[in-house]
Amino acid sequence: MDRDIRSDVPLGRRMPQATTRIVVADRNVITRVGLRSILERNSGFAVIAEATSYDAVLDAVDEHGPDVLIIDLDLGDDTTRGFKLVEEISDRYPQTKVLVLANTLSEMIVVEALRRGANGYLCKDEVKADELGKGVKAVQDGETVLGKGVGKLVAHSLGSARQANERLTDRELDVIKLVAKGLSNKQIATQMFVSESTVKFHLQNASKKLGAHRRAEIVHRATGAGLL
Amino acid sequence: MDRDIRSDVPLGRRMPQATTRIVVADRNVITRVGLRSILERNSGFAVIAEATSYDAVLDAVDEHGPDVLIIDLDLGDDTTRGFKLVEEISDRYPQTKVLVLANTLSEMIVVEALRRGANGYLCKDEVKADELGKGVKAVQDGETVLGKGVGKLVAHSLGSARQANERLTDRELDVIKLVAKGLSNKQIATQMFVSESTVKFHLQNASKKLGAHRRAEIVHRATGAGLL
DNA sequence: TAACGACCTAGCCAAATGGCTAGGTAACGG
DNA sequence: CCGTTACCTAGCCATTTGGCTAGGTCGTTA
Repeated sequence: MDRDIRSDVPLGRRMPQATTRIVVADRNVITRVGLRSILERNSGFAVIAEATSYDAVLDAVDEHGPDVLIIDLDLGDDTTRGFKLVEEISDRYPQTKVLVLANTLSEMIVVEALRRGANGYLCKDEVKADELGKGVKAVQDGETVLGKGVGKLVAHSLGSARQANERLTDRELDVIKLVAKGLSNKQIATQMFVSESTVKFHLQNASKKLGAHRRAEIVHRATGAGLL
Repeated sequence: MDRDIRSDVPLGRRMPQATTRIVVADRNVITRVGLRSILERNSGFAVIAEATSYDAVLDAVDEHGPDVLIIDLDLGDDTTRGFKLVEEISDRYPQTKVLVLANTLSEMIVVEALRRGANGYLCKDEVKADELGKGVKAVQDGETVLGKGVGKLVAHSLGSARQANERLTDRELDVIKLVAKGLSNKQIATQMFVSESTVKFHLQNASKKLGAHRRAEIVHRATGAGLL
């Protein structure tokens, strides 16, 4: 943990008057412009690049080595891609802090993002203008920033004793997607080239992980968790 | 229809060099700032007020009588409230054009908004910066503006022969919400103080309206339609 | 008044589901 | 080599479901 070094070094000296260099990643123009406006309102922040795709994020971080990456995990169809990206960046570019800025608030997503190395998680609908700057500064200083509602979720996740069991496997997710389309176990089995027993098996496991008891609830929870 | 008058009057004369006066309604600061930035980039647009709640929208429109209201229908917990608001405004303030700016794209929501009097429907993740200004101008001129993906949805809605049957009743929605929570028909019946038969009845009707055959699919579709 | 829509109830039956136990394989890392 | 994880299969049984037909009350609207 290199944030421990900080206590040895006076804060003001490390970056005298430096502006925080930021890359913004969001598929939404309005959000990108808004972020830029809000952040550059107080000097001290400079948005040096914008990205609208997973690849572009990687390129931008690689090229500019920003202090902070503000990213909406949902840059494409593949939700899991966002997580991988966070992991990759916090792995390969530890000097770049990752601040996730999400549309929705889902326990599973928050926890997963933090687990993969995100340094902060804010919710678009929740943040006030001044909190943005503070958040960016904070993650840059090595703190972990959680938005108001986000904190509760994380606490809840720690409280309930499910640590390892909550992640769905690929297969389970496949089955759930077909369930959501209204297929019966038999139909799903046919489509996946497995037996009906296997389908039931995956659904049972998914049920336990999601804390659901009926397929309708499974679909609902998976949707809420952004898995679908 | 007073847009017919337009053909009698040269466009340039009616509003010589006038700036378009806009009210922006969105609970999200970033979006509000972003919109303002993008729109006021070209002079000709002035954001004269912002609102973050349904009541505030009404106040702002009443006070300023803007040319265009740009609104995200999702300003609170109550989804239907947004629709009522659109209806009220297009009823009482016909000179104010309503341009809906939504996060998600759902056939039912688009159709409902337009039915209630919205003059345009754009999707945040879809619009490009220049399209915003054009869209605002267009609705102000009495045109109906639909974003790229939005048009297809509306076409689809017109094509499929379900006009009247697609709207869920309050009761049906109540049942669906409980189904999504994983309750059985019996449990739902108890909670709603009706018989199990009634619950099944509502679900059968909802199934037909949504084109679903299993409760898991009902939940999925209702979610996708933003009803949940 | 009659028609309509939303709401409520009942019963039937085949099919689907949920919840369980009890097996199996293959791949990976300690 | 052993433990773990993901994956696959089988069978049992009570309960739930989907889909149907056939009634009923209200309140609004034509």
